[in-house]
Amino acid sequence: MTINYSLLEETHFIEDIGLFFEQMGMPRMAGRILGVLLISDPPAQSITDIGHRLNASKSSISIMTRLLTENGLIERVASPMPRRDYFRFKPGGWVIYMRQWLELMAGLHKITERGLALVQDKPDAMKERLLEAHDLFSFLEENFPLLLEELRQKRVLHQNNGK
Amino acid sequence: MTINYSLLEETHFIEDIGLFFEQMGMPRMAGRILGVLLISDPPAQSITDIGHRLNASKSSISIMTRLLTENGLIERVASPMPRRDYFRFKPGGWVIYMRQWLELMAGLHKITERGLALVQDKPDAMKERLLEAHDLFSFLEENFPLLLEELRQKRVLHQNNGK
DNA sequence: CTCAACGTTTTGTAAATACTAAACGTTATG
DNA sequence: CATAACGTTTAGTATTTACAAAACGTTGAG
Repeated sequence: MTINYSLLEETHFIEDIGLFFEQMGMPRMAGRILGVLLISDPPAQSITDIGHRLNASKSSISIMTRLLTENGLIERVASPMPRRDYFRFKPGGWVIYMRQWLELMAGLHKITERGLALVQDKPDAMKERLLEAHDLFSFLEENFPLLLEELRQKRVLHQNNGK
Repeated sequence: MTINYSLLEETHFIEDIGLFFEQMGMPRMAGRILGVLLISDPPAQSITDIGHRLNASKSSISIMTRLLTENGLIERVASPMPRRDYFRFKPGGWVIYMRQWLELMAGLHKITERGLALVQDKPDAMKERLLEAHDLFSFLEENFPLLLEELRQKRVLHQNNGK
């Protein structure tokens, strides 16, 4: 009996993406699905396909593809076969994901402002704690998008050079 | 009967930090503790103090302060009273927290390299998905620390001006 | 028209999680 | 020396969560 080593390595890769997602506080299965869609050939796979690849139930896949879609990491694509929904990794997905993360952080920036209002009559030393968060997150809110834009331009350039 | 409005607002603030933590995938109680330590007067509070403020059990506080300490957001400080452990928000805590977040992202960058090895024989179009993650996260790994340093210098400058 | 293949939704369940309560060890105080 | 205050650890519990199985609705093929 022969062992398909690359299949093993694929599974390992898929599981690692799953573990990464778990660390980020989301369901491991969502990460596994993304893992499949990052290396699948062809890139677009149906829910049934993914379920077979992962030995997971259709219901899980259905729910988690919805979650991934909301997060902007995957998208539905027109199906070559009728009566099937295909999903693929969404180009630019990670950037969208980062932007959502940034929004979460920006939320904290608002909360710290309310905190500062609570300690407004106290000495500056008491405000420093909150200012630290406030300054960091408003700085990120302002500069992180620039960083992403910088990356985008760098990639466009690189792609053109590759031609 | 009079109502202590600022206490209500404090509780609201504390709970919002808790909810933020929950969204980040960590226990809400940890966020509530941080919330207390962001507005408490004095900044350093004992486990018992925090427990009273939150109507929460000492065991929770004990475990969650450990978690927050590991995350670099709070720290033990020398106790004025004997036989008590005091905690306070750790100066620079959010930056430490960001750095840990970045390490997590950098981990993904390694995983995608393994993914690229799996599709090395396939056309470039199949690699683009993985390259997108790879490029983004190695870019972040390289440039995010610079962003944090930029902020640090800006804050130092601002502090000096304030004097 | 019937059946089969899909994806979705609902229901059920096992495991993980976030807490509390109780037991414990340590040390300062009376 | 005894007791009380404190933090830690362990044990217990209730809720949440991540999944699977089953029921359901839809649509295309025969």
